[in-house]
Amino acid sequence: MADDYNENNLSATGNFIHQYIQNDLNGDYSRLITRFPPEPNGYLHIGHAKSICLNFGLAKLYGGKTNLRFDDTNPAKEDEEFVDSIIEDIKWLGFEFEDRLFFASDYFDKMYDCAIKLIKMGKAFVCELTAEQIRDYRGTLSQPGKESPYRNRSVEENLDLFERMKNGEFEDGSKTLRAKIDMNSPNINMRDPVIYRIARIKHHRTGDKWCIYPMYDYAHPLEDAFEKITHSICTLEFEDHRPLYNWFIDQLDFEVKPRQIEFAKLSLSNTIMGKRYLKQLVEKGEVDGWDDPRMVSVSGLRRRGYTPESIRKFCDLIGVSKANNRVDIAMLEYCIREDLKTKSKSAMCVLDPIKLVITNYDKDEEMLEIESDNEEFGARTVPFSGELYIEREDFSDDPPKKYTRLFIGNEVRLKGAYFVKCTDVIKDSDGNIIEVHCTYDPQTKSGSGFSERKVKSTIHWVSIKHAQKINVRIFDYLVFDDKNEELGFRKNPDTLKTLENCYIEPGVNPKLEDRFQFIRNGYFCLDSKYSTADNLVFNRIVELKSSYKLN
RNA sequence: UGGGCUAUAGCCAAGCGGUAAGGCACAGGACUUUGACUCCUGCAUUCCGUUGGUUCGAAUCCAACUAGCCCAGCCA
Repeated sequence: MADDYNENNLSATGNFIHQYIQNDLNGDYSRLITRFPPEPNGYLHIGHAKSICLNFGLAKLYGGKTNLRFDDTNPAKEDEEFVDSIIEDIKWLGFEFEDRLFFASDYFDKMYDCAIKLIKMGKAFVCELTAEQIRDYRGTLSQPGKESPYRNRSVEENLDLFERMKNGEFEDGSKTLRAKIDMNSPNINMRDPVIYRIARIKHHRTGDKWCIYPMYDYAHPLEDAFEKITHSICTLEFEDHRPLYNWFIDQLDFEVKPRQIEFAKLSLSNTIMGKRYLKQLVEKGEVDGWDDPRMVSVSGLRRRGYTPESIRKFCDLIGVSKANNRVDIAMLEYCIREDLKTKSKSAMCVLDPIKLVITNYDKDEEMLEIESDNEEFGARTVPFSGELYIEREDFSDDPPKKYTRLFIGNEVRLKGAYFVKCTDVIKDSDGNIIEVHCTYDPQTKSGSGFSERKVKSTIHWVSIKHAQKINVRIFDYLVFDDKNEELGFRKNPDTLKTLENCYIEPGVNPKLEDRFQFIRNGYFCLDSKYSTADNLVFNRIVELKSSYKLN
């Protein structure tokens, strides 16, 4: 086992999986093959990322391999757009599948052959019950089912009928191929499950070649066996399917018998996560697309400014178990904060400007060297002048008790510049603050070593003459309207707020991937979808730690 | 009312018969050219879902309960 693998330290959790792997493989870990098998019917979200990190992480840890396999057995829901996006997202997350890219649809012929084999063994039959009848015959959770009248056809008849199903002689839905197992099983999945249905739907890869398509329960174990997957890791709701999974593997007698292992899927507090719901939001036009930064889709998180490292770190942190969970979204935010604090440049940006006039400043302007908060980025030069914008909340007309920022008579430091003392405030006829006046003390220049007196606060600023005007978009994760969960989603304008009167220090030159810490305002990322040369739009990735509250 | 699974702090989660790791969140303190960052401290004083039992010893083993999740698609 590779012990240099420390980024995703999976050995700390998910021990039940490690135990299976270690017992099954008997030390020969290079045999380990896992797989990530999405159905291409939507974009990936953070929950898929958990599965991706688990499967690829395990293979990396043990020196095995991971296949990417599209489980495209139901053309009614699937589309090429989704396979492209899924591939892009997996690569972006930092995982490599090299040439191990597969499609369930590539196995349709082999699966068909296996079905013939089952029929010949007397383990499958063509059923003519309608969907409703099948449901009736299936029984209920507490009552056994009854056998289909078509269950005991001869092998020859079944072979003939199945071939004619394949050849398109029967209408959609008129017949199915079913496994012959046990209608009395307490496990409903074992009550003669349908394994092929007739559906004349064009498949995004096989076109019109097939009019019968295999069902998941049949297809999945075969796909795993064909690829010699050793450990097929899926979510908890498939636990009941495991006996059926094993049944197909045993009947068809594959050389490598994959083991299905289940774990609890991710659930996140305070946001919408299910693919089904995200899809609905996209289709209803409630959001900007699959990459809307308010959503926890991988592409949404990417556009919001999350890094792949932060998502991997998150998947690491939350662990893997079989207990239903609801992870606090604060954990996700912690991960991106943690990652960005070492990677992002800082810049002063005033989101809600108010004018500050330094009445005794007699120069036109000067250039100041400002050390970056993150010393790796060194110092930058920022223009300073007698007319600045400061954050509206950094001045108080009526300061509350512990207020240490600007109010008449109080002195603060302008970050990287001078001490200023507030002398006056100008209001319009309605009493709105128009500008704040102050004087500065030249000997307090930053870096001068001045230490005769101290101030309690430092505030950020930009020079009005030099600042760049930008738009800033502030998001919340989309949340359910609790009262209205059935009908859809809260269309809450608060989840997206655009501030159009923000000013950032000049010299900040956001390129596509650039992420900044706007001093005291959190971490931001340029939204390349909406930014142009003269209209810079920043998305707020995450706020500073919640305990960082001013007021 | 059938079957499967789960239960350790506000949230994740280790623990596998020897006396409750870690992280998030939170609280307090130190530091600070932004109340951030960083650093310290505190956070299940044998109620580890409950109740019994086995044992010198139980979160770990046994029994019975309780609660929650999943399953009756020709979805995956």
